Amino acid sequence: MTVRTRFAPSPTGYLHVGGVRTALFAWVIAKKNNGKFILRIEDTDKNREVAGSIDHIMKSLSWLGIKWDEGPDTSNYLGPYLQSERLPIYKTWAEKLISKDLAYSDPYTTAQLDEFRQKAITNKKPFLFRDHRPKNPTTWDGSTALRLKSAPKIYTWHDAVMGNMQAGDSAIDDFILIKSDGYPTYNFAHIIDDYLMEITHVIRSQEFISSIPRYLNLYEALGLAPPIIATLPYVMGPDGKKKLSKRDGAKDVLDYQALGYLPEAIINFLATLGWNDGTEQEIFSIDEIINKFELSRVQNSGAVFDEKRLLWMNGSWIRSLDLDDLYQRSDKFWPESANNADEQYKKKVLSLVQERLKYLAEIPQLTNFFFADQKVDPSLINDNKYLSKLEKSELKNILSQARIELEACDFSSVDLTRRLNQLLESLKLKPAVLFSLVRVATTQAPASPALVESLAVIGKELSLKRIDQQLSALS
RNA sequence: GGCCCCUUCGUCUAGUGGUUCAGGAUAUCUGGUUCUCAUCCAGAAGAUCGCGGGUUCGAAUCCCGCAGGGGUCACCA
Repeated sequence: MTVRTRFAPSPTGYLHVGGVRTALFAWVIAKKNNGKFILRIEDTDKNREVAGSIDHIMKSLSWLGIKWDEGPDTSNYLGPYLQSERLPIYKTWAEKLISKDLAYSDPYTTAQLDEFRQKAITNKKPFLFRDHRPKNPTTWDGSTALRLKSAPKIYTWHDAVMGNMQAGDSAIDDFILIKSDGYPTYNFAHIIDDYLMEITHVIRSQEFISSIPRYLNLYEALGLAPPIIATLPYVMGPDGKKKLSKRDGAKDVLDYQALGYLPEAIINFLATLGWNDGTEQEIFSIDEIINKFELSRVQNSGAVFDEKRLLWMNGSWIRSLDLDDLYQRSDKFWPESANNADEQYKKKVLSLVQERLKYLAEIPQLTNFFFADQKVDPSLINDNKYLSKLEKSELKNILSQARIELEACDFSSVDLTRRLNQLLESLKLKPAVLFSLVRVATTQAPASPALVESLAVIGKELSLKRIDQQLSALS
């Protein structure tokens, strides 16, 4: 049997990392088993729907390389994949239940329901609709909610992540199948869809765990065999107690794209948030994850989303890229000053900052001085612990000597190193003094790659020009 | 309140009765790599394995109880 998994978001906004991890694990299971991954949109709540969400969700998944084999934009193998386009299907299945006397029309108003609920809370009892099940319900005409006539019992089941589970019969109730607006509830629609779309593994997050007995009850009523169930623990917010939410500042996945995070890093990070292969490996390629992933090795407890760890992992992935690849990915991140620079030059710059990058949006601040005219910044000397101790005249003298030496230099790394070292000896200077001074003069930046490499890239003409500017500023 | 889930360094985790008075990673700190930033390397600090009983020669690992945290009890998913 072909393994088929699905990710079924509701289009209520952007996708954040917590949601993406659920999609990732479902996708990985499908890929691992040469199966299919289905994207289904659960748009059964018109009130919560946010325009543009579907497109945004698809963009997010696409960027990460989580490709769906079937979805709203593919041919309709077992679609449509938008629940709002499947209303007749749900109605047909609802009628099957009605004909078996397993569903009935809900006669109560919301005010009455609230009253029942309030009473249950006051009595410190769980609210169970079935305690109020009407004796002679009217024929359902679609204008009221349709409820399942549940069969309460104790359920035990196996969860591919959590293991063996059990729940008491108070977990079973007459939940709503079709709302009075004609749309199905999630509880009903997803079961029908998972069956019709031949889903073999239902992978979703923890908040559904207490609903599972109700789903099992519905499967029985429908005469369907339940799929393999896998419940993922939460991705936690910073406090480590509650699941990560947009309120905690959980970013849109596409925000990470804009900051220059690599999809490989996001996936690596998310996969190892709650999963590991039992070895001490931390960095996994997407293929390795697909090969090694096991639901049974997924953690049962929630894991805090730690941006710092993600940052480290992203830097690690950036460092592992070869230069051409990094160059391609950097395309949209260059500072304006680099607009006229050629590819060759930009690649040289990139090779110098590669190991310094944690995310690609840092490129402008790290590379601007390679491209733009720099103004002399006196604080760079005044705040430097070596240079601030020297008189201006001394600095000027040292820099003038350096200028003479660089004037004669061919600006190859070898010649730069040789001449700067000679100068250290002849002037009896510490590297901390000479190198700092030349670095400050030629970059006018608080930090830069190593001096010799930087000079070699900046070039003779520009380096000398900047030294001259520094010299006149010291006068 | 009922039902259910969870609990190892700050964080992600290894660990399924004995070679673990708990290993790795990250974060932090220190030192080194001719200057800065970063990388890299070396090192430090950091978890009485939620608590209390029990079983056992021996428990983070098995059993019981408790506590803390979380979920759910919607015409939301």
